[in-house]
Amino acid sequence: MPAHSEHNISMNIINTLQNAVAQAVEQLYGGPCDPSKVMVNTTPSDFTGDYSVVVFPFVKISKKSPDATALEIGAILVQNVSEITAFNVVKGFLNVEISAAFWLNFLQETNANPDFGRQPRNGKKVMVEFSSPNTNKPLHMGHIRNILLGWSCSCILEAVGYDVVKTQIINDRGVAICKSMLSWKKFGDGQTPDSTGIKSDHFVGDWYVLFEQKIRAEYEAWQQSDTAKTLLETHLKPGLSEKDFFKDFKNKWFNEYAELGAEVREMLLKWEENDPETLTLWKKMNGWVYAGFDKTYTDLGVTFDHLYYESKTYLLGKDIVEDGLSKGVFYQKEDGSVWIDLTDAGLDHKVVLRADGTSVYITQDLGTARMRFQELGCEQFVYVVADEQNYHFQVLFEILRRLDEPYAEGLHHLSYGLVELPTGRMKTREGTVVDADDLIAEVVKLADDQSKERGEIEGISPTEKTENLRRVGMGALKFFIIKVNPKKRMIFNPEESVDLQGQTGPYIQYSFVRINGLMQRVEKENIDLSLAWQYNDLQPQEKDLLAALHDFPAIVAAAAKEYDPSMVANYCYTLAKSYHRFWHDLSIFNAENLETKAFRLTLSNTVGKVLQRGMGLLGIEMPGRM
RNA sequence: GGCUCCGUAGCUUAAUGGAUAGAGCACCUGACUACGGAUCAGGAGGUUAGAGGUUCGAGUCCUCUCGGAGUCACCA
Repeated sequence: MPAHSEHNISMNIINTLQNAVAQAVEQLYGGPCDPSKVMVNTTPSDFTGDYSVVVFPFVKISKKSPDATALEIGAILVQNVSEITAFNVVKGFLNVEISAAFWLNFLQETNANPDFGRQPRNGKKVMVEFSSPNTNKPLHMGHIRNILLGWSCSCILEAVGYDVVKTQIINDRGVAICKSMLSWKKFGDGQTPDSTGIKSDHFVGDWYVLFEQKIRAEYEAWQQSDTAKTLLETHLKPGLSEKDFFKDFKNKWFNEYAELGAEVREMLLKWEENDPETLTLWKKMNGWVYAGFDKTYTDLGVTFDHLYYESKTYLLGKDIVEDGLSKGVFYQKEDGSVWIDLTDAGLDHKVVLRADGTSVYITQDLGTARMRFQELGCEQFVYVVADEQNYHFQVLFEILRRLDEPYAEGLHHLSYGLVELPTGRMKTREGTVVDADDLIAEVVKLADDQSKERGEIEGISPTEKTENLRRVGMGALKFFIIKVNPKKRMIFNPEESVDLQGQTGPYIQYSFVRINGLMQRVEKENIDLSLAWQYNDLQPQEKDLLAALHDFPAIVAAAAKEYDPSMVANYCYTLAKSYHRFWHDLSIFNAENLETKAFRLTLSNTVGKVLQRGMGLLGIEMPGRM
């Protein structure tokens, strides 16, 4: 154990530097200096030093040149901070070098700390809502992005101290599922997922697609009818083509003219009246969908703590409307509809209750929020929903604020960009969706093919091999999606699919596999690692790794604060990259002496653990071999 | 049209207002009789859409222009 181990070594070195700089500035120049405002970065590799302090902000108080200021601060730092061994100044940047003793001590503590990167429980409860599928069709690429974001965000929030409740609200009612139901009832001829061998959620989705085909055919036929022609003549405006007219007219037609449309509405009505036959059918088809979803969720490795069903929540929110009316937050129009005026918040007027007293989408969300608060006791809520609903959430949160809901300040919309294909948006009706199950199967097969080509993992048991390759495939897919900043729109090219080389999940997994190989040998040869702490010749590649390891807790904290898992993904990549370089440049098992060997093995071990933890936060598992 | 978001190398992308904008893919050239080559090193590729402004310092902040997306339902 290094001599100064009494020192609070677990304190972040960057905080130490910030405090010391602030103190030095106050001592030298008298002015107050907030330590948290002191900029400390890792020093770029072309300069000597480990960390760099930006001194430009201090020249106002020092009334000296940047270089002179840096020299003065540096002199004090090197005197006051035991971890600093030297400093230099380049163009107003103060570069400091950190002692080997600090790094050794840091490694020792980190390697022994199973909670490295985790923070103590903060006693706060946060709900994360994600996935939230419709039950009329299987999950697709867009859901995958949503699910991975929700899952990794949950893991990250958990790591920084929250008690996390993972939920989804399942949209199990409405016109869409009725379309599947009606279609199956009319044309299904008693077929089932079992009788056809089709995965059960896909089975239900197929009937939805069939319905859409039928309705399109009906519409096209109707357009030739006398009624349609008369309508066209009376409503066609100059500049509007016949085609555009019918495109715009489609909704109205569906609601007022279509035969299939009438049947769907009738079914929905029956459902709302609790018609036994309709409910039985509804339960049967939703049951099929859930069985299919379960399989996909299992493949993705996600679970939920609490499920909500729209069929049970869609009537909620009316009490809130009452409440808001009595508080004067809402106002009622003559026709009886209830509104809120949000124009002073840069938003618009928004209806919260229809004239006939039924609720709209946002009413339900208002009610659900309050119910969840009462039921789960969460003070924070994260909604993982695509950015096309940005405005909706602005309105929702603003209304909850005005209602003085106790959790109103803890609401967050984790908005992410839609996943699109090179040809544009995915459309179920046009069959241009990238199906989740297909994609999963494809990427696991890709990992399998690549593995065969390399032939590295012959000789392990088939089950172990399958599991490893599943992890590689899923790692590739998940990392591919999570590494991109959530708010960015994503274009997914199924042709090019997912890479396994370069900035990818498997690249990171591969560094773990290398380390895993080393550790197995350590165990087998019973190597004594305690000599590591006598090592005293730190190489740049080793310092890179140590500094990267040191960053981990701050990265997790920042990712939680920003609700941005891509920060963790990029961190893992950088760490793995440094490790590959370290591996290439330096000998580990064949190191010059036993201290060096023990140190490099311990360093490798710690890198492996942090990589595993970091990837774990993204829902990515590490293979033992690949 | 109003409001919101986005525009970084051929493509995918990184960069709490800080040093010469950092990676990956694709392309070219190299590297183990050594711990696993899904690796490593090097080359080429950028007026960060454009123009002003603030700042010691701007991809990042402000204004305008251009281009793209989303939204503006008593739909969900």
